[in-house]
Amino acid sequence: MITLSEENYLKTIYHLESREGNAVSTNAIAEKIETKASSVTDMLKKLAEKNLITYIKYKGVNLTKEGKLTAVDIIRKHRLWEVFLVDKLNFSWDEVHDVAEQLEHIKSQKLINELDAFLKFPSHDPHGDPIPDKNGQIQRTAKIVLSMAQIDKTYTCVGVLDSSSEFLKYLDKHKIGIGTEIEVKDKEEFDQSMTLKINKKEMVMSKSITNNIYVKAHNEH
Amino acid sequence: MITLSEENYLKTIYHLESREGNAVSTNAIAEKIETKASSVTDMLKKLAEKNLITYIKYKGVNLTKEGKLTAVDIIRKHRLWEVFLVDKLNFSWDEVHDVAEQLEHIKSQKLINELDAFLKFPSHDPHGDPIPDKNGQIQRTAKIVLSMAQIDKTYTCVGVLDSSSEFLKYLDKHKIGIGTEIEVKDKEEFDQSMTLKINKKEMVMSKSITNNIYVKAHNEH
DNA sequence: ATATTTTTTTAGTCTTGTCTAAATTTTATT
DNA sequence: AATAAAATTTAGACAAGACTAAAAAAATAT
Ligand SMILES: [Mn+2]
Ligand SMILES: [Mn+2]
Ligand SMILES: [Mn+2]
Ligand SMILES: [Mn+2]
Repeated sequence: MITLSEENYLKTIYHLESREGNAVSTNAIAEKIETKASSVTDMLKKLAEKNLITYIKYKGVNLTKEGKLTAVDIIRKHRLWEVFLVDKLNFSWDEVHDVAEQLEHIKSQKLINELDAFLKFPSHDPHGDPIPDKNGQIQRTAKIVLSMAQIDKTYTCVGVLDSSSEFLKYLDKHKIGIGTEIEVKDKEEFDQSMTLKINKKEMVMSKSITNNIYVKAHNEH
Repeated sequence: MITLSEENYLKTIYHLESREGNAVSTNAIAEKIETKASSVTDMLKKLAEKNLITYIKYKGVNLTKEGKLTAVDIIRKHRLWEVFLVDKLNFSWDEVHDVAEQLEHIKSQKLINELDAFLKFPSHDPHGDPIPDKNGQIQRTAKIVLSMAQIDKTYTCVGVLDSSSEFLKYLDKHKIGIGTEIEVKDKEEFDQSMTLKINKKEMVMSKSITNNIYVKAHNEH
């Protein structure tokens, strides 16, 4: 049996590993989980003992195949519950994360598969993140951060990198969400701030914002 | 903060208290929770410390007003989740309990109130048990166990006392559920077994079964 | 009223997951 | 290459929640 705490470690390691590429450090995990490095070391020994990670002292960790499958399954549950909360229970996208953190640990294969069907097999969660399928396959779509976009091209918002409540509320305030069209009018060399046309109005965004919005270029024809 | 384990104790004490009336014994709790009496004693001290129960050594426990409110809130969540699982996710009434045992501990006021609305404010769970409202009020309906029913009268099944998977499957097998009409044809003095007309067919039920079915008499006119 | 049985509590131990402080290893700097 | 700094691990402690074995209290039987 895998515990709630172990599940949280696996999920965190998965996210860090897919961002960094190489082995994940003790401190990086500690920071994400908001715990002390020594607690992380203790847990890493347990996860290695259960063959969920490969752990070399002082060298960091990587998920094993089994660890990865477990992590992806938790992420699948997290994202499906987020869809449920937004689509069926009138939650806004900045309210779902904390509840999904709890719901992702409910253990029932039937529950999650029926939920998936009930929601009509959604491909993405409310933040634009892809939902792994029953077998752990993740369908990745091409996307770039808005800060990398080119002047005079038009894009569609397909997701967010920062999905903190504060950032999402900023987007709400400016009526920006998944599917919103964004036309790049200008980019300031000095601070990389961008002038954008959104909802027929022009606005300026600093780099700390454009860095956290994922967009997809419109198909040329 | 109240822990998952504490919630389970409160819920158990509530059920025992409402069945027995008087103070609840350590052993009774231990048996329900499937733990040892010594573990129960430990927990009772903690709950008393938090003013959720009144506990007198060797004399058993009772819930305080606050303890009762907490217990009822957990029962509300449990039963609402059971309705969700049956009505929306194609669970049958013998499959829902274990999952609801997990879901009842999810902490989010908004979640449970929205779920309630999404389900159209159901009054009873799939086993015929009443769902407490937002304020902890429980609407109790008059009902008797089938074994107490009178010959030649007609009743409607409104609930079950034993909601174990085994018993519910027995009922399914004979196409008996909430709302099923039951006409009492005869009652054997010797073993109290009853001859009933259900779904246009006659059948005999032993007392151990009729003791676990709740019915309501049809209104005479 | 005494003795026996049952119930409940206490004492001491264990596991999980966390912490602080100290020791060790690795990495960066001179 | 030696030293300083940063990262990581180890050692020892603690709280929650459970357990076993023993002691104490309450209930029952003689
Ligand atoms: Mn989330
Ligand atoms: Mn998300
Ligand atoms: Mn139930
Ligand atoms: Mn029920």
